[in-house]
Amino acid sequence: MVNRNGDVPKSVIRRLPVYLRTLDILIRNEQEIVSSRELSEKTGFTAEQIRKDLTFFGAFGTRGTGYTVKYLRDMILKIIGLDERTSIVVVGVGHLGTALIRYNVTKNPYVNVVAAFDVDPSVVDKDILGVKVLHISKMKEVMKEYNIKVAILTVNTESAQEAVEYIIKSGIRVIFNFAPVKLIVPENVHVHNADLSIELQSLIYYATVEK
Amino acid sequence: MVNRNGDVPKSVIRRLPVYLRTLDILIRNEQEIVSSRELSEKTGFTAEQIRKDLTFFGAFGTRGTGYTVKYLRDMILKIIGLDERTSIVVVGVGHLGTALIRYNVTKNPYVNVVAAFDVDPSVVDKDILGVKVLHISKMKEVMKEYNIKVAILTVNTESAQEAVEYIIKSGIRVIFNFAPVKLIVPENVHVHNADLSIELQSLIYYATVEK
DNA sequence: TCATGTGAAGAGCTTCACAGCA
DNA sequence: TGCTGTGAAGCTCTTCACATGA
Repeated sequence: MVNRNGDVPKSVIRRLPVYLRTLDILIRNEQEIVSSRELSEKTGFTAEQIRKDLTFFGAFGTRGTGYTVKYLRDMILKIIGLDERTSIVVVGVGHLGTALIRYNVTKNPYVNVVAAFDVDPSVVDKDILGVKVLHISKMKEVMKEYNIKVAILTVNTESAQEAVEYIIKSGIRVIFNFAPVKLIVPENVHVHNADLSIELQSLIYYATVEK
Repeated sequence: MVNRNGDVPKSVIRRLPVYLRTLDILIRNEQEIVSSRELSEKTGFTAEQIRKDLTFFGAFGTRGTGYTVKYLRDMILKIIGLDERTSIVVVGVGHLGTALIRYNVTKNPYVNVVAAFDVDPSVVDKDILGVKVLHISKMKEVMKEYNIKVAILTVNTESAQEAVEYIIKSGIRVIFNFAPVKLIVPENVHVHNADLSIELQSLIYYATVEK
């Protein structure tokens, strides 16, 4: 029922969690059916785009009626690969790393930070909202215990490549990188860069140019 | 010499700060000339793409030779609209806001955080690496004193729309939004969303699917 | 000769228009 | 009738291939 072969546009994958969040709000409001038009109003994407996005994975709706909210939510969870115990780790427990741990622990219902890593003795063994900070050499052990899907990388520029080696050795294949460098990784490792200075600088352009 | 009319792809604007950072590193190493091929190796974008990106704004290179590093850096600064005194503010001084202030103050050479805003009396009047936290009602005053280009929004979901009203009233037209909501803004206001839970959830997909 | 600058072709994604079905 | 599902058209951005000029 859920088709997951490779020819899905990246932009579709980026929109799925937005649909998921909207559906969760509808579930909380006990709404049972939703149309692509209503999802469009709530997410800002066009109704056609939402319908087309979903058909990459199957036909989940009922013509003339719409989509069953809970069913569609469950299908999207399956497509993304989320379940109650989706585990990640944070590597680098400075200000940004700490803030992301707190942010994620409180705001992200589907993804659990199971551990954080650093090399600095002054943060190792600390506890951040129940997340233990361990020395980076213990990453492989933790990886064995949990099935870690993603590593969030928030170390400084100088340590980034070295930290990546630890991450890859421990078997993690997806990295959410906040360090302002181009990481060198094997072909089968997926890096997503969130370079905040870069994004901020590119925004300055829109502050200066008329829309 | 620098053309800045509207038909420039968004993706080009996102790459310009990456070129900028690379050029700054070359300047530090006292390299005077750089080819699109070398920029390609350092940034990960193709040489053709880099050349095409630059020609949206003019012809900055010399055939057979390459680009003069300092000249190209200055042209990109002009294109983006960056100068020594490009000013921004941070709205919402929780963990994430505080981390972003520290991160930006230390890591972003072109953009200065001139003030932060909150409503919580326990953070108002604090000082974060020289950035003063003010009550949100004072935003308009600060806007008069400095020419604020961008507001980084790091308040919680519930306060986000209200904070946006303050931001827009004070005349700021570009918002870098970290709150997980679709902000409602007038047409001439540019919102860039950095929704970390959403990005993290979409990454889970790549952890589960084979590349 | 070598690297830039650029029309044309191609790929990827979105929008349109309507067929299909409850 | 109403809303989903979907080929086709359209648009945006990237890659190609080569003309241009130091």
